[in-house]
Amino acid sequence: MPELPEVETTRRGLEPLVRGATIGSVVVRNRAMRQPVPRDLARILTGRRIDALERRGKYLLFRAGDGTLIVHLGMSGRLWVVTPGTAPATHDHFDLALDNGHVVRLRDPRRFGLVLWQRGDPLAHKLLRAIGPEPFSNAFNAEWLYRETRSRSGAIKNAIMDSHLVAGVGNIYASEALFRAGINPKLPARRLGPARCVALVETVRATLADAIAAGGSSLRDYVNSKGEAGYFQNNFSVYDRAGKPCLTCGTTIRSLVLGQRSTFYCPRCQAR
DNA sequence: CGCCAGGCCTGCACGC
DNA sequence: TGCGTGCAGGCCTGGC
Repeated sequence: MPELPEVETTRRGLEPLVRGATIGSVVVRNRAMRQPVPRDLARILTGRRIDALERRGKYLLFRAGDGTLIVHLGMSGRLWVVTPGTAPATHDHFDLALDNGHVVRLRDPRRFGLVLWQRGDPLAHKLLRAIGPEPFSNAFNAEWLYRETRSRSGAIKNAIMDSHLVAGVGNIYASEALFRAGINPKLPARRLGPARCVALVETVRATLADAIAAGGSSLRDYVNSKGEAGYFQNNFSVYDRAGKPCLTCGTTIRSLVLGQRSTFYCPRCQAR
């Protein structure tokens, strides 16, 4: 469910509740995530202080002394805070009980998410090492996008969803950013000129920033760390709007499949 | 019942 | 040969 804005919304909600707290106990109810949850995670975490909650791409990083608890929410994950004693529901796989009275709980029905422990620098972990620039960093710029797309014959939408090119852009925001830039999602990436690279960097950032400001998008049951729904889904220009009129020109929004993912665009505003 | 869903890794085929 | 790229498959459950 979560793309970068939803993960960032979660991080911002949780950070003040967990920073500086000490982990009192850990409950793992189901270790079978995308990778198995480490068997000795409770032993490792208990008694540790959470120094900071950071984000890299769609990964949440609980910095704790000489290591980091890495959490990825996959397709259906949600991380929020409950009060001690709150009965776990089905798919509540993981709890972190803090000494400040908060219990951080992970729910992930599809279990495409991850819970990992990394000693030392978390960015050295194999899964994080290869991730491309953060979309709001200077490293993600038009020159980078231009260079990185020269050898790619595949669709531009697939390119910007590649976490090695830019971190955090998922299926929804890829369609939205391309709409804002007036770029057809099927356009071969290598055919994107310098000017359109400038435009796309700008709209990727603006789309993600607007979604974060709205508290993320609430598709299905996505809620933030306080259980509140985001409302960016009300601001979608094209995502999930096939058959409806383009809000800019009135042309019927179309959908197609690119890279096995549903894609939405306006055939007039994004003619090429 | 079948189909679809917000992620992303792996393995394979292919071309330079 | 080695590397980058492109694609399919797989991991799971829930909702329509």
